[in-house]
Amino acid sequence: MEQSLGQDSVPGFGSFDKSRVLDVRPLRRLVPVFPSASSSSSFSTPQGAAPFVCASPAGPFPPGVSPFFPFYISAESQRPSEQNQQTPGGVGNQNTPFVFNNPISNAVPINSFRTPPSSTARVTPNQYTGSSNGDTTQSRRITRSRAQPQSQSGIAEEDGFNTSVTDGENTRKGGRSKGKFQSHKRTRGGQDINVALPDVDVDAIVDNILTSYTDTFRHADGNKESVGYALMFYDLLRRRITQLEEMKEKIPGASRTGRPDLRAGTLFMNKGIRTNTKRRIGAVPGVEVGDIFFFRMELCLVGLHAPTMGGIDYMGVKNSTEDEPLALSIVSSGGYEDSVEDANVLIYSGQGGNASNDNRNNREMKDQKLERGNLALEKSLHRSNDVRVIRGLKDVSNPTGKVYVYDGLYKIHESWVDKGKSGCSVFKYKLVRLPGQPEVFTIWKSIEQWKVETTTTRVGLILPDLTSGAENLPVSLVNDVDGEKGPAHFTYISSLQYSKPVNLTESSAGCTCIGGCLPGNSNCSCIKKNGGFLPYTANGLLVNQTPLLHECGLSCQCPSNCRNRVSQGGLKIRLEVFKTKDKGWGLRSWDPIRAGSFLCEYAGQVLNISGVEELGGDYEDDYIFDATRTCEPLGVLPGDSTETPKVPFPLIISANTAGNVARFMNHSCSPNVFWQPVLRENKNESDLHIAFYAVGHIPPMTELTYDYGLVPHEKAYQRKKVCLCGSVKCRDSFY
DNA sequence: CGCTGTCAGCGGTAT
DNA sequence: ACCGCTGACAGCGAT
Repeated sequence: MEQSLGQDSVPGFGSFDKSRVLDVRPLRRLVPVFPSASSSSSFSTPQGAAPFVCASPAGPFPPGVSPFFPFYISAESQRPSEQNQQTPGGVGNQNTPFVFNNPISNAVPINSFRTPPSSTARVTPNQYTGSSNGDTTQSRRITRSRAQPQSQSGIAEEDGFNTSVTDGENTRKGGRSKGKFQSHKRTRGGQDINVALPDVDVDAIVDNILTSYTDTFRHADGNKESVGYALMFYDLLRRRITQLEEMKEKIPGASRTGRPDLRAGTLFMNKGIRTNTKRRIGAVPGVEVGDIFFFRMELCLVGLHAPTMGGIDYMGVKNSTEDEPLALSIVSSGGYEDSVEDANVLIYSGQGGNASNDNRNNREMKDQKLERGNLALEKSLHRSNDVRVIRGLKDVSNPTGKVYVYDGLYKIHESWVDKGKSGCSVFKYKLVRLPGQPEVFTIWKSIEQWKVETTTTRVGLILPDLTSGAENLPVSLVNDVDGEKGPAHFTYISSLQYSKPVNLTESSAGCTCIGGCLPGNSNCSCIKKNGGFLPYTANGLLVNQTPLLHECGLSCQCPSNCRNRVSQGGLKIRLEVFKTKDKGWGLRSWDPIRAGSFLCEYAGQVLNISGVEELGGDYEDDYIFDATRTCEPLGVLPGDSTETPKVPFPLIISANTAGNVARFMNHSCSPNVFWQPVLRENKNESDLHIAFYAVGHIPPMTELTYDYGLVPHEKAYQRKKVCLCGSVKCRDSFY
């Protein structure tokens, strides 16, 4: 496997096919184009925070611009390193599941299941108890579901959910929510009439997910796949509901207290789009230590922590004599006076003691009692069972939100009663992290340090900012694997460069939203082009993948901070280029990333099509982005548009001599990032860009990868690369 | 900007 | 019926 890798000019790097550069002819060598001082203005960042820096590798350099770090490839560092398979989604996650000799192995909940509303009844675990523990079925199931095309509506038979798909028009109301899941009360306050469109739309989406992925969720035990899908679709739906909610906000008198997170969560819970419904002590299949979440509801959906608010999850477990409550998991989120400074020890406060049952803001306190969660923790101390710990931290990117980090298994070592600030007694529990688990909190704290220390003593740091200030944020360059000092030299540019304008087939006038484009503004031409929706949520998340995203651009009158210009705002996430174990250089993030976040665009030089057509078989460029390749759509709701990207013209980009962080993103067959063509409104020119977004939530220090795609018809000179992504879905090779 | 108050919400357990 | 380490936002005071 690996020897073939060594032949590449830049070994280990996921090189692009040099062939697929369209069905074309020669083109011996592209004349390198270096940004000139005059051209730089068009690339300046909107905020003007960081000046655009450009320089030819050899200079001369504009005043104030220091020479770019001289990258070079050292010959001896090229040897591919050992077969260290990187598991997606984990910093040094060994794939070895965390197994302990747990005396309480087969815990079964007292009330394992409440019967879901009629239609979901068949998802009850009882029906699957025969299938033993789902773990062994993993590989089989995965191959299956992959082959299963989306929105195949034929499977509905046993579900009773007819794939009534998006009936384009919203026949709101009526009793039609009948039989389905009228169980939850969706009568939010005085909401009425205007809610029609969203409601129906949402129901159809959920039905579609279920019918398309029904097999994925039909097991009491989860796995990586079912957890991944549940989370991905959950947030997709949540973003969609957010988008729909926003539109009706314009309507006077409408309540603004819609909670898309709860709404999406209830739908999923009721429909059975969830995993690990059997509650258990210890590790949860498919959830890895270090995984992150942004809503409490997500913890419920994957079976990590059931209460939607409560900090302690527990369940009755048969003892020799009786049922006793045992603690399953806790969320430490700052609500009480916990002590969290140590990465391996957590002092957790018991629950209760907040007087005044109705109004929680009543400041008076009471003594806590040894009941509910407190009692369970006490019992768990004596039974010495594993307790899952989820740490709730402040989310840097979203000050109002929190990020929940699964920190693995702990044991309770001691308990005592303390006096809280109010003078009332509070139960305290000392939890100690089990050894042998991947580091999580330690890494988060290190990253915090790296951000504040300018002169960090971090091992393997080569450059604090390889962009030399070209981006809003520095991008560090790190190698803690071998002696290589950096990737081959290239010029850092922060955006795409067209050598000559591409004419537009239809002219674009741009929008006239002086104050910025707002959802529900049916007059905005840009919103119209996006099917009537603003494609981003208020905090800048892409709602869903679309064949072609229309952003505002030069010909629009909206300001640079318009919500419909997300991909133009430069980096928002702290990234770092690092040396991977066996795939050359790669890209990863310091910040936790929310699903739908914009990461970066693919910067480089747009190749002239007519020139590319001259291309022969031996054109050497490992940094080609070819927008004409096909990819399985990702981050798309079944029933939504599942079309593959629709680019107005065959865009091919080379980041060989000049590019940005995107050129370091490796290929994976189970990517956590997808790309999306973005067309910016620009008078008579076609201002097409390629932007990257997160498929799901991505923990810090996880390698960012996207699917390089497939070539429709392989040519003789096209060379496949051996794929080392390590995914269970791996196609073994890529272009 | 950061803190605090507000309040509708939900799955779950207890009764 | 009751409980609770939500989450988004409005309103406030400090910087």
